[in-house]
Amino acid sequence: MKEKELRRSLAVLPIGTVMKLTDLTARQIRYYEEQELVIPARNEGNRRMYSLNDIDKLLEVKDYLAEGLNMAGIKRIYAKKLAEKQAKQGKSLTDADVRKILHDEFIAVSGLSKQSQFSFRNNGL
DNA sequence: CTTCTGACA
DNA sequence: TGTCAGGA
Repeated sequence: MKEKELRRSLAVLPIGTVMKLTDLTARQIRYYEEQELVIPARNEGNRRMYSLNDIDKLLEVKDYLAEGLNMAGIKRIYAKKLAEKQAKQGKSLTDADVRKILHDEFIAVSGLSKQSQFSFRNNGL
């Protein structure tokens, strides 16, 4: 049950393939890396190499963006998710607890970013 | 030909 | 975010 996870973690896809698989531009993919959302491996020639897990993460980020979240919002989601994951090792929250916390956080952040994006549009920006 | 970094009419 | 430069 570890074999698949290992293979899914192997970085074997160049950015060009990732572009086709995620429908994101190279600019966006590199930008998300700057934002520390998806850090790909590098090959001998300094080329970015992505794994299947990276693809999933990128698609996930793409979905959040489509739902109206901004970089700050997405970072908060993952920060929260990581915090819960670590807390879950020391203490023991149920999966339901974690999901509720993540859901509440998502709603809060989602509302804020949408609000600010709308205000920008209303101000002609 | 493909990707990389840095920069901005 | 797009896009161009200049190099690998």
